[in-house]
Amino acid sequence: MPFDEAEYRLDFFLSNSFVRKQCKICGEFFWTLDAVREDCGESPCVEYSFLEKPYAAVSLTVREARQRFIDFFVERGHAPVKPYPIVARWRTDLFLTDASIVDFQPWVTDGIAPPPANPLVVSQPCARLVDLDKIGLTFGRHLTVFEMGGHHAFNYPDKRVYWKDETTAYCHEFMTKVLGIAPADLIYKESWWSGGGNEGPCLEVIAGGLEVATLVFMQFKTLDGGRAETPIKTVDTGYGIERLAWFTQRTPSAFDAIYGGLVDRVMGMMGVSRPSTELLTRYAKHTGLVVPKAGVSVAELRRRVADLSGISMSDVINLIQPYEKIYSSLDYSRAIAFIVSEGVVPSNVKTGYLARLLIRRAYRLLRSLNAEERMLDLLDMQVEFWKRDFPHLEEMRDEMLDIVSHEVNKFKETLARGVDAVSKELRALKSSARDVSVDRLIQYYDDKGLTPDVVAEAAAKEGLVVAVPENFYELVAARHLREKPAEKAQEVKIDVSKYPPTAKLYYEHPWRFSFKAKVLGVENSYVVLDSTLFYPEGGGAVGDRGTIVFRNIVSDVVDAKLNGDVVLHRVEGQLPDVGEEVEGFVNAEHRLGVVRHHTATHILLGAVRRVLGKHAWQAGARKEADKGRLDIYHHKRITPEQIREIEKLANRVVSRRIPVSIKWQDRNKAEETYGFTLYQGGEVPLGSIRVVEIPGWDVEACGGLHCENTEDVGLIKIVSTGRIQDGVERIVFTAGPASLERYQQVEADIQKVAETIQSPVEDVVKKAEELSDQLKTLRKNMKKLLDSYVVLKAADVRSIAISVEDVSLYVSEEEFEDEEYLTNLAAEIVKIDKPAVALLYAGSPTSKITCIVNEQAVGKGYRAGVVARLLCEAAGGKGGGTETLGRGAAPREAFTSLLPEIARFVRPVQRL
RNA sequence: GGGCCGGUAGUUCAGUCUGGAAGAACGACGGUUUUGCGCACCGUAGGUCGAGGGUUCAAAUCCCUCCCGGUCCA
Repeated sequence: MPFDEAEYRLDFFLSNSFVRKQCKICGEFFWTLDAVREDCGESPCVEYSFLEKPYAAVSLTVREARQRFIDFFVERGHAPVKPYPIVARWRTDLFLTDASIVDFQPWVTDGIAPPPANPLVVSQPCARLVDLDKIGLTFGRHLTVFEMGGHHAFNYPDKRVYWKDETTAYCHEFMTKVLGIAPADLIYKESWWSGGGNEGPCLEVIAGGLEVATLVFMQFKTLDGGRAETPIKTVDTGYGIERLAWFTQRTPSAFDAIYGGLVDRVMGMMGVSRPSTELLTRYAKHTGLVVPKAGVSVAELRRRVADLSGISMSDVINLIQPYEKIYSSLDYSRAIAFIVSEGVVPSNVKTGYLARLLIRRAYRLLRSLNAEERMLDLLDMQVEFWKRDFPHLEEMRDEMLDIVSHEVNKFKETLARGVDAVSKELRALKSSARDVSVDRLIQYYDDKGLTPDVVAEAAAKEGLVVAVPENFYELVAARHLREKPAEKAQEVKIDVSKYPPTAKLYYEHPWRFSFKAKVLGVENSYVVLDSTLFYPEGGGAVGDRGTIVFRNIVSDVVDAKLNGDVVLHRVEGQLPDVGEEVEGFVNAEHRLGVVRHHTATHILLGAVRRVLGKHAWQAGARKEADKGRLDIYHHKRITPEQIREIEKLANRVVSRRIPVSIKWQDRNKAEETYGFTLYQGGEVPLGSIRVVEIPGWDVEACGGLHCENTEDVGLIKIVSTGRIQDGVERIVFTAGPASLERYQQVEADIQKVAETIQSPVEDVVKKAEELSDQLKTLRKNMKKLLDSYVVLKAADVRSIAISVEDVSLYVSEEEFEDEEYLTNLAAEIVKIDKPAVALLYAGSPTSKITCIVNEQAVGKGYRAGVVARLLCEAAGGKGGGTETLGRGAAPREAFTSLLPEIARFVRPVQRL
């Protein structure tokens, strides 16, 4: 990005005697009051000095740092805003909130909706899941979950709040007055920031070697190969709350500053002892030089820090590394507690996969400390520690622990299964090789989830060597890069930009089913009208059906879709002309069916969340006229008891006659009133939200049509549940008349079954069980009988032997065509102490032929497969088989006519 | 959403590539031995080979569709 110097030439700097300098090490430009300074002051250009030198006049805990930050900006006219969830459900482009500005992207930054306040201040918990394995290594400069203090101002073309000078002045005042840092110790480094589709110049605020805040001035939209100025200029600041605590407390690591005595407790729990503060500080100072990035291995970074700090590698590995693991386990457990508490169910998709990744990583880490059983204790400690600041952690404690423990158990099973299978393979491999190939390692990881270290452990037991390449995970990624994803089916794209938005009459008149409208255009088979009562497909609800009438012509409307603001009516039959007046009739029964299933979905979701837990967010939904389906996140299969409970609760809501309220509300107000569970259906890209509320039961942001009262929904019946993905359950249900239809269908089926098995309807279950048992017994008896029959029959067949050369040949035509019978009989026939061949055939007009040759005959060169093949082919059929067993089929007439010259075929192979 | 792997006795799996009589181990049951239990030995039962369709004289095995589970990636 080209840096324009002018972007950073602030009046604030110039009027306060700051000078612009260039770092002699990294070449970056920075502003400082210290005229002799030659470096930018940030690690890795310099090492940390804040650990030993008290730059700040205060010592703050995380809570104090957060409070001072918020208070400072509230005193200066900023409205405090409650933090948003860490799971960014209001966005589709992002799983987790990774910066405070994310709360307001894109609608506020794009001008779709006003901010909740302007200017505002927030301390936002954020999650960043990059470089998880390097977390302990930087002693807490990087955290998986951390709080970003942000004060934001949104400047509109017609309303300026404040911009670069004021932002920098605020920061300078906060750092010097609140924290007591000497003005000359503060450095403002010029940089460029981009993310979330926006970008702009920024200033990194550095003190004592540590970046403590970043001041971003978002003024561009990131485009393909360029950028465009945005009308709204956003002040996006990020103060590292934990870093402020670390910076002011000057503990060796940020973790000591965040958790205080908890670090020692966790160490005690894990049986790790604390290295001397002197050693830690000496090492810590240089961790600032570690810049985690892809392609650099942890081992390599560790070597570098060891070198610089003059601590031997063996001390690093024996003393510091176990201690780092305590840091990592604190970091991971906090992240797990925060993310899972917000209802993320570990799975193999989306956010769920991130949760799984974290839990597995944490489990492996604890395992390396022989403390894998302490996972839940650790999470419990995190809840205890943070619950004052984040009360929902306490509320969700039991659910969270249940979800994690379920996931851990699953992982243990996966590991055990994987190790078992791998050990078996390795044992086989042992004879041919001494080491395990990289390809094999990747394969184990890919389909059994076994990391190389686990494989190495298993291999060591078998005496095999595993060399794990340092770039293992890159090799994995490279393999996946080669796989081409399947092409997606293209939807019909129609350009509607030339049409005005369709007037949508259905919100105003939800129970009117006929209307008059003018045809604005016809695109392929889609008709565009100036106004419509046809509700288009959306939010999982299928579009309306019906007819349009013009010039006495009736054409079917088979679907309605929304394209931008234009409703497209797919018409089958004759199409109207542009400019023509048409009359539209919506199929009321279809519409009402969809509406009932829609309201039923909301009722069911309320019941599901009460029965299964608050983590049971909606993962998707579809509402049709005759059935609905609701996908929800849940870590276990739904039991039949739970289904009955959900049905009971749902139908109680129906029978209570609760009026359904629908109102448009300001986005900020709605979020404030109802919380983020509003967004069950996913993101809502509007400043104003349509809130559908079943008072006391369920509130959701929803654009769909609903019943006026819960009683209108009628009977809600769950038809089936299924698992569509790991961690996602699908509930299929019916509502209203559809439930009756379903019931009648089931009833008819049962009646039919009852008739077929000749049992009264009340006794079908018992009778069916009986029949099944009987069938089993019959099969068994049949087999036994057949077995004894085979012995008798074999003796019978053996009474007539055809002498062929040096074997006895027995030929017989059988009544049963059953293959098993023929095989058993033939085998029984040749069970004699001399070379023998049995040849059986059965069936007409095509006969099945079975030939068995006993071992002694095989010794003389007779081959059952060959006999069967030659015979069958000679008779115009086909056959084949092994040495002892041959099978085939051929027309019976042709086959029997060969029998007189059978000796031609039954001969040792050498003479055929 | 995409890729890969798997589903065979109560359990863990072999057999699938290369089609031709469904196997092993553990567990269960019975017996021998023992005061009794366990161990050991001998024996017995236990299977719609995930479901459906196709190819074939013949399918656990090859092909297609679906269901279920695992796993990696976004």
